[in-house]
Amino acid sequence: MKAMDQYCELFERFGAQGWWPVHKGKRRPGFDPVFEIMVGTILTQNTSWKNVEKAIENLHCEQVLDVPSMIQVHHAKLKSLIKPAGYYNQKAKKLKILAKHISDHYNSDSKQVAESASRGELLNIWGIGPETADSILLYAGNRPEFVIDTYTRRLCKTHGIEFKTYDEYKHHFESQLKPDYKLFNQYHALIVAWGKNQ
DNA sequence: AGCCAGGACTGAG
DNA sequence: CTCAGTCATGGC
Repeated sequence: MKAMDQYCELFERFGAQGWWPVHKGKRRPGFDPVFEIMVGTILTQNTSWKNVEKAIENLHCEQVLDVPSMIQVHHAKLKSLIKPAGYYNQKAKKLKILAKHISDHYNSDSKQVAESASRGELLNIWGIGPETADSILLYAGNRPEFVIDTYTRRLCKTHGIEFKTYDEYKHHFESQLKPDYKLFNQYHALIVAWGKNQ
């Protein structure tokens, strides 16, 4: 089955999904919408989005959703704020490391990272694997990197398609589609919608 | 009452 | 390099 046909079929069933970037009525001084997306991609690792929303809301209330604040906030406090998202020991560490990287190499300009960092650079940051790297590039940077997750593999399998590595799945989709970040954005979200519907 | 969610790292072998 | 074990909360 051709990828574009599958996309149309999924869109017909589930409609537009409204993933990132969306920020309605959340503007505080110093709020960094691009950094919030990056934070979301880490918090949602193997975790339901509903739990992540609670954690992000906590970070909003304490105004920790920008790079300098993330660096300054006490480690223990950060853990307590993100606790609803689970794995809070690991994830607090990941958020700190990511913020420090953006501070050290991009003068705390998260937008600059999302728009110009290479995939390999992100993969070298502790806590960022292939799916999180692609999610950051696609959803925070509006760059056409196709995101693969467990649902994607499951969906492929139902069509008799199976690969071994993440990059093979990624190539399977990217080789069939024009590099359109809006398309990749919707497609991945639609695959997740399909997965939840199973 | 389990099972699993919008994964990634670590340590064996 | 492959792969089980580990991390942790909340919803269903």
